Parts: sequence; structure tokens; C-alpha cells
Amino acid sequence: MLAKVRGERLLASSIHDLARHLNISIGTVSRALNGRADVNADTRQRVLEAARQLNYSPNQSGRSLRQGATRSIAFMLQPHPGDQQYGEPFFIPFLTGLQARLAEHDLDLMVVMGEPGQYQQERLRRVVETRRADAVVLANTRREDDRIDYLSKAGFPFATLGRSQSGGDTYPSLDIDFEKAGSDAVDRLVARGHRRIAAIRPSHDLNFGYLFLDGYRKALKRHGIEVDPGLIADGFINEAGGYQVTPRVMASKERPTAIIFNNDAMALGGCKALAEMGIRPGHDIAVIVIVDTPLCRYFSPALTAFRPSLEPMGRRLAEMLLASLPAFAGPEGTRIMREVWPLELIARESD
Amino acid sequence: MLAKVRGERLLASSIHDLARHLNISIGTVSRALNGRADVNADTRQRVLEAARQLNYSPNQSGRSLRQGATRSIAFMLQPHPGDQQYGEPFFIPFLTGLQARLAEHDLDLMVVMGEPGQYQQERLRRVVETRRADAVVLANTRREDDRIDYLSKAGFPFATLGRSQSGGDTYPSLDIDFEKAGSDAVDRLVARGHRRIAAIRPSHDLNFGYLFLDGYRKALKRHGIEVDPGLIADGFINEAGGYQVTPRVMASKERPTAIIFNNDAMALGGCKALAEMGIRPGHDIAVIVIVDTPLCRYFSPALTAFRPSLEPMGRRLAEMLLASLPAFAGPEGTRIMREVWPLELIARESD
DNA sequence: CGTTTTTCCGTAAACGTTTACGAGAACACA
DNA sequence: TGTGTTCTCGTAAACGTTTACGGAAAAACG
Repeated sequence: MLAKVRGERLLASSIHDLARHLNISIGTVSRALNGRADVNADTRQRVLEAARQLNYSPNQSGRSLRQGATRSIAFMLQPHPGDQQYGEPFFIPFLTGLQARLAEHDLDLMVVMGEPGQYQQERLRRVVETRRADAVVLANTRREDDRIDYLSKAGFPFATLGRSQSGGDTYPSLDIDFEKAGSDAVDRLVARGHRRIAAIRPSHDLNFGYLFLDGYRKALKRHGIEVDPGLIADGFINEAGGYQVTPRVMASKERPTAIIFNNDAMALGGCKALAEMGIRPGHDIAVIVIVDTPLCRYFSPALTAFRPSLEPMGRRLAEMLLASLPAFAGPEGTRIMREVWPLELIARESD
Repeated sequence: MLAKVRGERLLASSIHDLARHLNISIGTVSRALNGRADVNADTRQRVLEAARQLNYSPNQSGRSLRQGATRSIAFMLQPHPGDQQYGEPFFIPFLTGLQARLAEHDLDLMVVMGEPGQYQQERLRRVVETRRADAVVLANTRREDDRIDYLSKAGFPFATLGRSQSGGDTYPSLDIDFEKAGSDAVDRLVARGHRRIAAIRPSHDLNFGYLFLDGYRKALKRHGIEVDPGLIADGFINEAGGYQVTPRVMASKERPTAIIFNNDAMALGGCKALAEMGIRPGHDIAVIVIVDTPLCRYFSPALTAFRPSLEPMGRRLAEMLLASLPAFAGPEGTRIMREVWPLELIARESD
């Protein structure tokens, strides 16, 4: 249907039009446009000139078919159960960085979200099997992630935001250092005199929850503080989850004087619960949030939090993915399979 | 490079493999898979069965080339000057709805963002001319939008989130009723006894700013209140903009007792400025925000705001776009070119 | 001037589909 | 039995590229 309009010259013309117009074969035109060496400097000029005049750009479907590459990357956003918002404020900056770097290589970004709460194997398979993308970027990585297993077995290139236990070190991944954040948070609180420190993290198989807890535990031990299971709780990764689970740790026989939340939405819910108990963060209890979002800043009291550099992370993961693709790989040795990025402490009023 | 692995049977096979395996021509296989009538029921069964076994799905590039349609829609996000965040909390829910409805039709979503502050004509042209998408959804519509002009002239299908003065009623568009929101906000404030009401909106050519101001003005006139230009101000559409411009309206000879902000980030900046002047929203001044985001809810005091139904809007715009595409059009008469959606008032503490 | 090399270009196949066309077989009908 | 219909399928072209191959012309070389 689109071809019909072709004659109007506003729409792109095909390489045949160009060749006809120049009295030249399409092969030569193609070689000229693609910078091949075996074409006369003169004719190359004429071709480029004509391409500009006729407003020609190569049809991507034709290219994809011939080259076996679509020049597009799929970004898969799999909502955690309970999270209706895809980690809303988290992903836009990351996506911005990712797509910016991809765009520099003329790669397009396809975004695949799932129905909340539903796993995306089907959508993923479709992308892979119909060859809609050349590679996949996985977000919301789980501890055991069947998407990773599938892609590994299929030999389909991919990279992940967040580590997983699946698949080993065979694919590029970029992660936030939740372990260090958990540890740093404990250090900070201990330095301020706290010894009863609670930890609240998302339930389900989210890998970062485990990393966080590792750091938390190790730091406590380092400070000679015994880990009290009553001070550790899991909940749904949303406001309701935090609201529901916070009273549980507060009900511990010896009340905690500080809480570390491993998710911003859970922290907000937790603070609501605290407020209802008449406990004021920043006064009666110290609160630290592990991943900062704009909400933490504007909440009252403003929440002390650890912040990742999301946009640079997006750029970086794009680079790592590209470096792992044969078609883009630079010098062989430069392939980096794993990076763990630190978080920056943003001290505010809640601790 | 991908083809190399084909033999391993984990990767998709081609229609030729299927035909060979069944001792049948590829034409028949294709017709069987596509539900054409002229194929024996038996053979269709065998084909479908084999397709399942061999894990066959059609290569999208091949399809696109043959059919002249890519089955993907591009979503263009053009940041407003001054907005580094692409209206961050605004777009994820919209995108969620959009992509959900598109996915139901097996359409993929390609997201194209621009460098902040840079217009995207180039990126848009590339998508259109290389035929990477079958249609485009435009966001961040401007009052005069050259993207709309371009797409109209090129005869390329598109739809917009937000109205524009460009292009007339020739394309599907879905808009938030900023005019009514501006008017409703004034009504509410007047009913609560206010008569000196300020309006702060983004500068630049953003259409919704004009609509909002129209509603604001009309409502004032309806209540017999003279419009005071000193109470209207434009600023950059970010926190700094609100911070910078709010003192200006507060410096008016007769101080306003209420402010309507046409953007959440500007409202937050404005509240900061107010706080520094010792003026408390909800006590000393009434504040209403025109587009609600999660930030408004958690801010202290919680900001009264008008909220759009972003996810349903995304779904709806997808429907409208599809209905306008020949390949998807239902009955001719059902093409809806323009819809304006109301906002819901979320009364909180700031007014 | 003859031979070899280089430069440049045209030809045609290939990527994986869909689909217009036509033909053989089976069937119906007179 | 002859004719017309209906089912079913194979053939081949087409979508727009890129690229392997070979060959003609030009240049280089002896």
C-alpha cells in the first residue's frame, strides 16, 4: 500500500530508481553507497548526489533480509509480581542512556513489556524466533531466570541489567552493587550509634534482594552485631508490601532503631505504617532507602538513599552488548562480561 | 551469522525446511499457515503440526519485505527544552497501555528518543524513509509541530498524544482536556473564596500551555474576575523553572492567594520558592497542579492535582491509530480522529 | 607492442516470505 | 461419455537489498 505513493517523490525511492536515473547498475549504486572500494570516485560522487536529490534511503526490510540482521535491539521489561509500574522512575533514565548509545550506531530500540505479573517467555520467544531483533537486553533479572537459560541455549545474543545465577559469565551484564550498598548502609547506621537495624526487601526471586541481604549480614558481622532474623522481612515490591511488612519488624521484642529498605516504593509504604504508629523517620527511627528515586527526595522527611547513575549505566550496557556482537566487536580482547557499579549516598533527613 | 546455527534446531527454521520435511511446496506451507482457504484440511493439520515440531515461525524481515509492512509502530519522545526527563513519570504508564494494545495485534513498539533539547526531525525522517515502522505515534506535541507537517506531506500514517495546530483534523489525536482542567481549577479555587489566582505554565511552544491558559482565562471571566497579566508567568518546564518564576507572581502588587501550576516539576520548584519565602501551601496559599504524578502525592503537603488516566489513554490512542490504518481498519465509519479526555481531580492538602 | 595487473562495473543469485496464476485431479451433472 | 466445477497444489515472480563472480577496459610494465 505504501508503494502506491512512491511516485510522489516525497516517499523514499528504491535503489532501482536511483540506478535507472543514473544509467548505472544497482550493484554499483549499492557499492557506492556502502563505501566499497571498487567504485570510481566520480561515480560515487554522482550516486551520492543523486541519492540526496531523490531522497533515497535503503529500505530496512530489504537490508535486514539480505544481511540477516535487523539493526534493532529489544529491551525486555518484565514487571515483578506486585509491581504495577515497571519500576517506573527507575527505567526511563536507563532507557534514555541505552537508546542514546544505540542510536549512535544506527540501531533501533524495541521495547517489549509484559502484562504485569505474567512472565514473558512467549514474547521473548517471538522476538527471537521471528528474528525481530539482533540482540536482547533483559531487565528485572531474577535470581534464576529462564529467559537467560532460553537465550543461552538458543545462542541468541543478549545482555542483562542485573546479575543472575543463571548462565554463568557468558553474557555481558551490568549490575548495581547492592551488596556494597547494603553494607555501606549498615556501616553508616552503626557509625551513628545504631545496633538494632532492620532490613526489608522484596520477596520473590529477585536477585538484588539477595545481594542486598548479603551485604547487610556481612557488615553486621564485621561490626560484631548478631543477625536477628526477626529484623529481616520480605514483602511485595510495592507500597502495600512495605506497609504490610514494616509493623512486623517493629513488633520485634527489641525494637529496631533503624530500617534499611531495599526498594523505594516499599519504603514509602513503610513510612506510612510508621506514621500510623506515631514513629517519625529522622527522629524516632533512622530510615535508609537503597535505590533512590525522585520520590525519596520530595518525601517528607526527605529520605536518605543510595543512588545509581542510571543513564550512564544504560550507555555502558549498550557498549558492552555491542562489544559482544561479532558485527560490532572491536579488538577481541576488549570484551567485558561483567561490571558492577557503585551507588552514591545521598544523605537527606531520614537517618 | 545467525544462519550458521540453524541446524541446531533450537533456532527457528525456514519455510523451506518445513516444506522439505513435509514433501510439499513452500507455497502450500505458507497458505496453510496463513489460514488460506485453498488448502486441504489434512495437509493444513500436517503443516501446523510440523511447524510446532520444528519450532518454526516466519522470519519477520522476509515478511516485511514481501508485504511492505514491518508490523511495528514507532513512538517518538521529543523532550521539551529544559526537560531532561522526558516527562518521566508521565510516559511509562502511557507507554504501557500503548504497547499492550499493540501487542494484542502482534505489533511491536519501537521507541525513539532524541537528545534532550534537540529536535528529532532527522530521527523521524530516518524511520519513515527506511520504512522501519508502519506508523508513528508522536508525543510532546508542540503548538506548531514540524513533525506533523512532515508526516502529513509524506502521507505517512501517524497519531499524536496532544493536539497541535498543525495539520488540521486529518490524523487521530488524543488529548488531555487542559482547558477544562484550567477552568475547573479556577472554579474550585473561586468556590473556596479565592479571587487572586496565579497561573504558571511552561514557556516554549507547548500546546497544552495555551489550552490551560484559555481555560483559566475563560473561567475567571465567567466569575467576573479580571485577568491580571501580572499573575501569569512562563518558565522552563522543570523544577528550576518553577523556582525561578514563582517569586515573580508573588511579587505582584496584590499578592495571589492561590497558584495553579501547569506542570508537576514546576510546582515542586515553585513550592521550594514559596517555602523560602515562609509561605506554606495549604495554609498561606492554595496550590493546584494540573498534571498529577506520584511526586504530588508524596510531597509534603500532598499536592491537590488533576490526574489523567494514562494507561487507558495509551490503549485508546493505539486503537485510534489502528482504526486509521487501512490494514487494520474496521467498518469505514468508525474512524475517530480526535478525542479529548477529562482529568480527575485528586483533592489533597495543598489547596 | 604484448603481457600482466589494476580499476571499475554489470550480472545474477540470495535472503525468506507471500501470492497470482495455472494446471491436474476429482467430482458433479447432463 | 463429455463438459463444467470445485479442490488442491506447484510454479514462479516479487518485495529491496547486498555481494560473489567474472569480464571489459584501462593502466602498468617489460
